[in-house]
Amino acid sequence: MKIGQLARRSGLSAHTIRYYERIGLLPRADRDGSGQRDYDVSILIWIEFLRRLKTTGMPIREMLRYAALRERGPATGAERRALLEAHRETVRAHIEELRSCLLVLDSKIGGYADAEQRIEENDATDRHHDGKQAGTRATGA
Amino acid sequence: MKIGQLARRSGLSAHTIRYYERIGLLPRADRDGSGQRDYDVSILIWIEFLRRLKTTGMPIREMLRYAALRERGPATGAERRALLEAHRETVRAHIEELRSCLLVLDSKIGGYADAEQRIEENDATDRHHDGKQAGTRATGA
DNA sequence: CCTTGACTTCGAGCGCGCTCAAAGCCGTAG
DNA sequence: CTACGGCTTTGAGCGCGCTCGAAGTCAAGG
Repeated sequence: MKIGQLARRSGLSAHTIRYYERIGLLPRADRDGSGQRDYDVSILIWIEFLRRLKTTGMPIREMLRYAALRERGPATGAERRALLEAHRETVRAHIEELRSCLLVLDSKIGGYADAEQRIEENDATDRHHDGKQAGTRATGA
Repeated sequence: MKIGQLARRSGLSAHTIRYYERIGLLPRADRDGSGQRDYDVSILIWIEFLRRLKTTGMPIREMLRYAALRERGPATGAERRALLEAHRETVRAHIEELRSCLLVLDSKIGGYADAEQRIEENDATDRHHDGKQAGTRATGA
């Protein structure tokens, strides 16, 4: 598989694939007769895994540590595992943080919903007996 | 409250506070006699909210939209609400994505754990009857 | 009076993660 | 033969979100 096809299949751009190879995230690709990269499909699995590390917020610097261990072979298993376990904890913590922010977001949205509710009620009142403008203020932010 | 104290209480640096003001995330602060910023404690609530938006991945560009609506007063409530609701959905989606990545991470870690298990068993075997080196390979990544 | 230290503005610089442009080579189709 | 698209390398540039440094002002304390 040439780089263009890998780009299409992996969702990375060819530019990014070369960049990842340059910095060591992807192993140096085999070349065909004329020096062009020729990939084995198995690289897709690795790219997919990188994508997950990235999605979960792992900085490239740390992915590089993992990639380097991987290059060094099976003997580095324990180290890789430790790295992933540490990362897993940070991801868990991050999820918890997001969930807590979601609650705040919910209550904030609830506040706006209440305000709109009060406005509607006011409108209804207005229609019945010529009302004054409401002192409906949002909750501060 | 002067900027230094606000920095300590908000967790932002004074540099960042000025930067936020410059770009419009924070309202232009009142000044004391000699032109120094003088904050009301209520600003802390707004900063905290900004922090949550940021934590949940909202780009500054969008926080600015929200901040601008806020400056324009209560009439913009519906718009602000819509903005937050949209954001809430992206946060929810992001959490789900992270959770799915966590599963992959778990299984990956499980793979390494298995490998280590096999190695230990092998060692045990070796101690009993002078063993050959194991062909224990990790699962491909 | 002088020092200290916190403040002011402005603009430059940084770390991250790409992203792209330039200039050139290669192989195939028309 | 020529044109085309896709590949190669190298190095520069970009968008984001700060972060910092320089040069100056001001208020309080010794």
